[in-house]
Amino acid sequence: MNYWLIKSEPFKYSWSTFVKDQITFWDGVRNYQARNNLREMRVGEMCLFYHSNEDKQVVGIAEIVKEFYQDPTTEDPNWVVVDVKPVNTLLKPVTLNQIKSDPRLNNIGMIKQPRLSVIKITQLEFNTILELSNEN
DNA sequence: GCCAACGTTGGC
DNA sequence: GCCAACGTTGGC
Repeated sequence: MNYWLIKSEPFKYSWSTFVKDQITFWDGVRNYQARNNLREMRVGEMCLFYHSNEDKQVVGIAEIVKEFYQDPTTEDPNWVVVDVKPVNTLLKPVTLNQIKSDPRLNNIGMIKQPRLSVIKITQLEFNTILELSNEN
């Protein structure tokens, strides 16, 4: 079982839009590493949903409901999407600062590779972020 | 196959 | 709005 962190710019596709939609395909990935991560995602695996740019915080939890298939927004067979649905809105969002300042999250992929939009994280990192969300 | 140039992303 | 980091492209 893998855990993931997916990033979106809130003005492009925000958590609240996602909650309204209930289900969406995660498109627009044009990076091979991120694409490879999409291909590894399995139904039932959990993702943290992170708002980049203005927000810079983890705002919710999503679940993979359909494994990768051809990106419907392009003919190029290199690119795939997965279907995700929202599971939970975090009581308190977890900010990038909190993530950076927690020693357990020193090695989280999103800090080492800030530009990657689909990142594999460990169960510990996943749980730690949920814990941070409850603590404040 | 290397590397410079360029584009994109995201934090500040 | 700037800039650093990084990925991609294209010329050699």
